[in-house]
Amino acid sequence: MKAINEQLELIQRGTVEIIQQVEMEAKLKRALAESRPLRIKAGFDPTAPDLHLGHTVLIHKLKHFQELGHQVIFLIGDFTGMIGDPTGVSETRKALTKEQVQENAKTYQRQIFKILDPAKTLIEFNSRWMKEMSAEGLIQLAAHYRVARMMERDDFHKRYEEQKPISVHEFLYPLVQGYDSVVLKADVELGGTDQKFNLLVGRELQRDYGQEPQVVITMPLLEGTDGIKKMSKSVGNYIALEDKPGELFGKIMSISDALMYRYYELLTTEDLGQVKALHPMEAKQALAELIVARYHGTEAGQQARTEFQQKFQAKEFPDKPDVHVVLQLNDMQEKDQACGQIRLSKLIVKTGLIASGSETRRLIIQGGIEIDGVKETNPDRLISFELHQPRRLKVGKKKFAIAELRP
RNA sequence: GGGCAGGUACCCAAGUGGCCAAAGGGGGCAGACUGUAAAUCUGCUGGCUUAUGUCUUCCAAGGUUCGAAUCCUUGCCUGCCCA
Repeated sequence: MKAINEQLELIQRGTVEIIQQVEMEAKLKRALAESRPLRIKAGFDPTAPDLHLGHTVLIHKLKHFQELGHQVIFLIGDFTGMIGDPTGVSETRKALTKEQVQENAKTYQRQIFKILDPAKTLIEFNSRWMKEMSAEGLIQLAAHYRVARMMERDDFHKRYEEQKPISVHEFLYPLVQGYDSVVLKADVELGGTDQKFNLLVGRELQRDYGQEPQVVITMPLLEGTDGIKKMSKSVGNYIALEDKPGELFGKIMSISDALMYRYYELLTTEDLGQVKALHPMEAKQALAELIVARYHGTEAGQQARTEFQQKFQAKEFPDKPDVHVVLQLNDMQEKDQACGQIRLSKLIVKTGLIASGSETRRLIIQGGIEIDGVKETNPDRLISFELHQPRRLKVGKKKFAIAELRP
């Protein structure tokens, strides 16, 4: 294990807050003296099968602790996930089945091990102890915390003020999360700044249960692709680690320059000074390639960059369009053996790239369609096809299709 | 248990008998401009095989009316106050 100062330096990098700094130092000192690694906890809900870049901010911090020789505990909140985190919208979440949770957990492992060392990572599920807990146990747990304290939490407070519903079970969520720390005897828990309240509940519960309270470390929230709201699955502004290379690359390219630097700061170890010296577009492409390569391999990174340049910068038709539509002679009007005509709106609907017929018409009228590079704005225009003569369709900004007539 | 205020399209929110497929904002999509950026400007934003056309929408089910998102009844849901 490294010296305290060196450890602290790495631990502090990028953090928003460490509660309490003094306790952190004491824990590190003791760990060093007794050569007993600290137990570092971070929890995630398996509500959706894929992690996004926002989560990796925390995972990188876990990685730091791992490199320093501490015990990293990746907690999958399968039990709490079934309740639903009260943060944000007041929709009751669907209960996940065991199979879904297992499936999601597998995906989690595959994704986090692109960053963490599997051999040194402990994966836990909080259903392991929560499933065993009786109603009596839950009530006892609930007795450890006060309503007024609960209402201090910002989002509860706001919802209360705004006369929006708060269900009782939502109060249980922070309690269970805190109880996880008790069971795991966590020395440190990591979370986003939005998790501060929940993390602090853990401290108090541990104290109540006669344990030394965990140190709480909060990390900044990564803004999503809109550059304003935090990246989240429910808002839909997220970049998933398992997005297809092209999609991943495209999403990163569509962020603002300011956001790009933020991503560099929180998701890479690149030198920020050097990055800012580059042309913004060059820097952005480099970032996109780096991230695609991290999750899909070096080759995929390069390929995504090439495709991007082809598709958007050179405005060429991509090698691999999104869909390849095969038309039959019965789809056509004005047909004979070897050729036929089809109304443009119908043709676009056939690609399946647009949700409804009305939307398709609008898109055409607004000039969102190109056929073989020529803009076509009349939805009723008849488009001619000859057998085995594919035509190239550009649908909106980023969708491409090939349509071909076959007998 | 009692009193009160509400439930409108993806979200927020106007509309209180016909001019309502329903204002406005957000979000989304498209066009222009660009570095596929961002910002900005403009348009679109229920469905329908081709539409100055038609069908289905304003929590649910009934009802009043020539006509209902709007009025009545019941039910379900949410919040506040009182117990």
